[in-house]
Amino acid sequence: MPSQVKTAKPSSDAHTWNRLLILHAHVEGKLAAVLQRRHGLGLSEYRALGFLDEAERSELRMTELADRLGLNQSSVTRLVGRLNTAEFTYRDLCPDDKRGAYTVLTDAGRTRYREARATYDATLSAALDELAAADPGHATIVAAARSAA
Amino acid sequence: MPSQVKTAKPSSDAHTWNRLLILHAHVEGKLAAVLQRRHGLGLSEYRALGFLDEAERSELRMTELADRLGLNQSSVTRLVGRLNTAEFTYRDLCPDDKRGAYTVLTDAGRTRYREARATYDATLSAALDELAAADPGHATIVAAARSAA
DNA sequence: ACAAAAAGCATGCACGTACAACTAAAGTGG
DNA sequence: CCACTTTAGTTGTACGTGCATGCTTTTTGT
Repeated sequence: MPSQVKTAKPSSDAHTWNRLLILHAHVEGKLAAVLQRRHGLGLSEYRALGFLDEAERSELRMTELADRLGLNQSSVTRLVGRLNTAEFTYRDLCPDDKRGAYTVLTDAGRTRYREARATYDATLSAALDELAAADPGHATIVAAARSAA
Repeated sequence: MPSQVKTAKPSSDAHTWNRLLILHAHVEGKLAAVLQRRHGLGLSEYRALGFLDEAERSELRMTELADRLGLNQSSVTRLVGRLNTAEFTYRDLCPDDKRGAYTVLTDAGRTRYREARATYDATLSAALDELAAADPGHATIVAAARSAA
């Protein structure tokens, strides 16, 4: 008789999602801390540089960045503002679309990114290892995430 | 010859982690939107109510909440402040430890939580279904997350 | 028993993000 | 062509969170 007792438990999905949230918070926290401390980069800044590095001609439009980062457009305006101030990127106007603005990676930006990437990758896999070892519940998710390459 | 070409790709872990970030952002975004719109609850507030509902005597200490929510302790002070103002919880002092403070769920809080939970659970599984259907890469993670119950 | 260290919580402050409103430049239909 | 709608991006504002700090109470070590 699976009915409602005094304190109903959350659905199974919800319960597992909570686990993923903990995992997410833990890993992102470590990544953010180490990137900030060792390279002076925020998480979104690091990732923005990464997307720019991958992109053709090392440039992307605001909307592109917003989509890939999963951020609001206005957030990206300010994010790119910070990157420009740090001279990791510069702003380039679109010739064919006068509304548009490209954000272009500078050499300094690329260099900083590649320095940081080693740290990032190492920290990430270490954090995943650690979580997988600490809790079999996490291990399942971690394993799946890793095999989803 | 797998050496470094002009634009090196991020590690496999990093690449897959990006996927999980997209998944996370997407799901959390939907949950946050629907909870705010239909129940006037933020995501952390909802989850705090949930943990309180599960807890013995429907009360938890600040640190407990912080741990379970994956939030900073000072964030929880303010979070609980909001809950108290809304009268979903009230503050109760610890008899045996004069430093401690319990946050106790009120009937109104429990009611609001249980109303919201239906919405939350439905939205969550819908969002997971949608993502799994849209992209097999996500599907792998979603399936694992779900089986990790 | 007492000084020193640690734990629990609150407060000041700064930062990153979201939302809404706005400007400007394209696209679209009559 | 000209109004209308849509798209790209920026700015004002508010909110939630983290970090550093401070205060009180408990624990620890000698």
